[in-house]
Amino acid sequence: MSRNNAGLSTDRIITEALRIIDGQGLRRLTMRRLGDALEVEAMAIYHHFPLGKEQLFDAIVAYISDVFRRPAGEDEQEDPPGEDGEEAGDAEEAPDPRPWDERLRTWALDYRRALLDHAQALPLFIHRRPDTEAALRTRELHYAAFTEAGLSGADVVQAAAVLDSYVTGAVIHEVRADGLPAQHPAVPDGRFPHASALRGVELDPEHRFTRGLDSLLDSLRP
Amino acid sequence: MSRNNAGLSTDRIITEALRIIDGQGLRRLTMRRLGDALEVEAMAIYHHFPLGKEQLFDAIVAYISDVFRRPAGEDEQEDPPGEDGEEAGDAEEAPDPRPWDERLRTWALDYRRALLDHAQALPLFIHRRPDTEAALRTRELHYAAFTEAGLSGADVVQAAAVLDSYVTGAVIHEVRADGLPAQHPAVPDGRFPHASALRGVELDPEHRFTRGLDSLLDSLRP
DNA sequence: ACCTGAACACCGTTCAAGT
DNA sequence: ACCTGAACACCGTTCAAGT
Repeated sequence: MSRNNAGLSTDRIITEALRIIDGQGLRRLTMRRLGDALEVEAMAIYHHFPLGKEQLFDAIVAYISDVFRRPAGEDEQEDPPGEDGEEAGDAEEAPDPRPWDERLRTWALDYRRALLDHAQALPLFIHRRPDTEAALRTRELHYAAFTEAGLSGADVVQAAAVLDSYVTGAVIHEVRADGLPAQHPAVPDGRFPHASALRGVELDPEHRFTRGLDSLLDSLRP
Repeated sequence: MSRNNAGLSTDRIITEALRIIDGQGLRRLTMRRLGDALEVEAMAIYHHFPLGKEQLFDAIVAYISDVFRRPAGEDEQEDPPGEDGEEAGDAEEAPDPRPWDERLRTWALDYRRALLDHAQALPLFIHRRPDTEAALRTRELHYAAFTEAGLSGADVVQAAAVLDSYVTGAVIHEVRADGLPAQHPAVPDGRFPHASALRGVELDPEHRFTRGLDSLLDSLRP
């Protein structure tokens, strides 16, 4: 009856936790419910995340942020740093041949999609540092692109910060507009002539996003 | 001993809740602790926020978002809608005579400051609609400014969305960079030449913010 | 190594009761 | 109207124990 190896793994725990978050909301992710979903006692999770829920949250943010995740099935283990730079089967990453702005556009759309797909997890991002390896790959992509664009030094860092800010902010702007209105939403009246006149003007969110992105990339050119 | 009027008010509750959030973090704001801080039983709070903690969170977000809050002491009561448009003492708002871009710059800096001052409360913003009266005032300010800049129709709405996205995102970018690093932060190595080369390049956050803001406002001009 | 079961110190919220 | 006190159904996490 009582199995003592339920095939639990950090990956399975993260995936299941994310399913609960996406389906029921962040507040309904509890260790006990997660245990139920994994068909395991809640306390079993602590064997894989000894630091508890906070560590699980860290892993969830890292998981979502890893937009360029390799397909499931590959090993997630960190391999010990070897003298030789290459591991067998660890294929050399083919450099993206497209111009810098197209690469950034693709990244922005992919990242936006990843955040929107897990919008319920967004509150977890705010107070977690982006110092995972996935974040590092993103930074490298940004810096390489803006360097190719003709920027250098602090201007590159600045441009990357603006781009990242825009994408994050645009997703939040989009998410905040969804959801059910407050019990007594304020409605524009005569005191707010511009807001009244433009009430109901709505653009397709993705179109709005890419338009804003384009004008922003233009402004970041040297 | 047992008083039955402790002078509780929504404003006092919100202020005290915010003090706990700012000082100890969002997760440590509990009804019981908040009751203690107010020198009242936790259940007394429910008399002022019948819908419980979620309603309190709504009020906290509205409070922080109200950057142009009138000084404390004035009545917060909603007065019944009167036939006459003006109340005695409800001074007509003097229109800001400065050009549109300066008005937007001031707004952006004020809003950034308000968010940074209560960074611990930021997770509460993500899933709450900006349909308070304070949000409406902000929208009016944005729309009026971008109209004055020469935009019209959907372009105005688009520009306001981009501006709001940037400010929110920039604050989050700034907040995420603070805080203590993860237990095993990823460090750029040979695989990330640009990230390695630009490591340690840091700009003053406010300067970075205004620089990004300026280039963004430039790009939003017609 | 991996999981269970009981226990502890908390939570948010309801409800009847006090003044 | 405004607040209290007890109670209920949960939480996260610990610890010793099982296999």
